Amino acid sequence: MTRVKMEDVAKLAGVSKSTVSQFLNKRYEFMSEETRGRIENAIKSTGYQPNVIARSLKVKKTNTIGVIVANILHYFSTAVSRGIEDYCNKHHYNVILCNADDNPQKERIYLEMLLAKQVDGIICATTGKNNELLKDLINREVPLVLIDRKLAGIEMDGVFSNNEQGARDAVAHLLAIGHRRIALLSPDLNGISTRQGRFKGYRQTLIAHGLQPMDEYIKFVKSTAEVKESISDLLHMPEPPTAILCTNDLTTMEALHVLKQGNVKVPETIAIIGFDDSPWVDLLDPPLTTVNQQTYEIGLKSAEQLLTRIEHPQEKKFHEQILDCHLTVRKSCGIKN
Amino acid sequence: MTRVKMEDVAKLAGVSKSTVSQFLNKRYEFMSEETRGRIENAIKSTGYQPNVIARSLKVKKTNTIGVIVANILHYFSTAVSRGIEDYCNKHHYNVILCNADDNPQKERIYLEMLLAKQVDGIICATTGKNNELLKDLINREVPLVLIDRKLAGIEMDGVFSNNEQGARDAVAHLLAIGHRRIALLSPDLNGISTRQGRFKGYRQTLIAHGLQPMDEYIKFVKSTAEVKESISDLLHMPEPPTAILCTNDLTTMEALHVLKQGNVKVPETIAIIGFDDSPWVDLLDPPLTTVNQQTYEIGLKSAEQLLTRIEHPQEKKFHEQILDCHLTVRKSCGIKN
DNA sequence: CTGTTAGCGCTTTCAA
DNA sequence: TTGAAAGCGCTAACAG
Repeated sequence: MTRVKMEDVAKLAGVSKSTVSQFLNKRYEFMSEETRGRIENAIKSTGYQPNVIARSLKVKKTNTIGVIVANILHYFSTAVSRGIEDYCNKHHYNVILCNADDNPQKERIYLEMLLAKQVDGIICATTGKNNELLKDLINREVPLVLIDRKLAGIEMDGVFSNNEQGARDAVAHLLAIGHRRIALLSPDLNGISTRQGRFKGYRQTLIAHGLQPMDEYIKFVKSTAEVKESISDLLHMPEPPTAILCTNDLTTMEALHVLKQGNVKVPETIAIIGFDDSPWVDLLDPPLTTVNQQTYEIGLKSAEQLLTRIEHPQEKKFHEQILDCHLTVRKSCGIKN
Repeated sequence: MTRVKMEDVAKLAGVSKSTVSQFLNKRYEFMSEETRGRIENAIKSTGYQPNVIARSLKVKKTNTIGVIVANILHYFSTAVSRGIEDYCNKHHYNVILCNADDNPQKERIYLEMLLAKQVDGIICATTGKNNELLKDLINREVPLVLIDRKLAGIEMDGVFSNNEQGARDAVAHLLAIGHRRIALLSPDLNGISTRQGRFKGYRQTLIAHGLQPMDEYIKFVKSTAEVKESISDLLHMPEPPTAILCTNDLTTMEALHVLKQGNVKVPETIAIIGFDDSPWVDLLDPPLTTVNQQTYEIGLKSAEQLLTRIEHPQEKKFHEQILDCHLTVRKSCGIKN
């Protein structure tokens, strides 16, 4: 592949390797116009491209960060990674994007791969099942920032959504337009902070409005198959809920599927709020009211934080950023009052 | 970060670096059970992790491939990259995923970055605006396989969809259910093979059925804004089309948007067929009939091809794979006959 | 069966 | 203003 190396251009330019190196690193200060020109030409005519791997080995810096997303099929993940990428590109870092696929095993393998590749730092939306490893990285002062999901009891840099507030706003909206029997459809909590936060926001808001959260209205599902069951349960209760808050996009999608199949009218029979935007939600019938995270900003800010951490790996103070969610009201909740 | 190096574990195990290296590369043949055990322990107790960058420099192989997708926000791109990733993981390759963002400039920068990083090969969904560079890579025997878009007049490995066939099937379907005035809504051809193929399939099929393709029914748009205009044009013709074939997902989405805003009934007033599945199309009202590419398979096969190319960089025969598209009939075309 | 040695391609003192 | 030399962490003959 890349045959030509620094020595070749040095020879051609009639200078030494080190001079070429100086040139490449833009340390022109002590270089004559002439040598400079000769080197430039030599590079052009040979088509020389530096081998960053050799460079990295020497300078112990790869200018590359690793990003582990939970599941690249989620719009959330791609949007976040765009933010990260934009920030990194601007600051001359490359990113290696890894898809953990909601699989702790894969997450672990990727973490190790990234370390082996000597990345300068890692942004990770963790599955929550590799806490020891993550903690160990912190101890070893590997620059690391968490996104999306936070780890209980571990101090780390991170940028997260305010999931409680997001759920609160959603429920408050439902209450405001007249709903009283509000159900929650969530993937199994599984110790995952985002889900817990949303659950908590849901409960709090009901209680704050003098309503008692009812266990029968709260459905935790382990698979999409269970969504069908849960929805059916809800609809067949003596007092069925008039609204469902779905706390992630896959459950939302599945719920809408099921409702559609069963010819259940949204929002007339049941109102729906989902989490996370996607370009499609506007096109649904009715357009879906959603709680939106600041996905792109999460990407931007996490990258920013990681790069500052890379510059101060020893810094003992960790920095946590919480970004508010924003409720986008469309038509899937109707207007009840 | 990773402080401990091979020498450290060698010392601890009381052997030389090379023996440790042998061990790591699983060349146990000539190694006593005992040394092996000692090395194992030393590695465990030091938490040693090999530096693949140093290794790569030496062996001139990174076991990493680069993937450049056109736009990561498209479901097509993520699905393809999943296929690539699955195949590569199984074969112990890592992938660096890059998002060209439909921007030739970015594509070029990424290509250069990947080369600088000494990737073993590249899979690229090219913008079609870097042909010289790409051709040059082939000349330099850089393993390269194209996906999605092929380059006219350049021989290369590649795996593509049979876009003509996809469009043909779509139009044939529309004809079969009684449509005669069929419009095409496509992004500007711009020399892009996929779009050309779909356009060609559209024309051919009309002609094959004795219908004359009409220029007024064929809309090439440069932006989403133009979609609105085009749709409006179509609807206000004296003889408006009864169906529109949209040749990519963004135009489809925008078209649906516009129709929805204008309260135009699909499929009663106008039938719609889109390209490319996404988890949402089932939920639309009506569910969207789409021409689907074998996205995951494109990923799988391109990765497979790249790895074989990596093993035979000199092979002069290029291999091109064309995968059929599949029409998924839902409800957005109605049944006219 | 294991150790010595010579690099991979680049950067970086330090000396000239 | 430029060059020589050492070395980043690892591998692969080759020798023993």
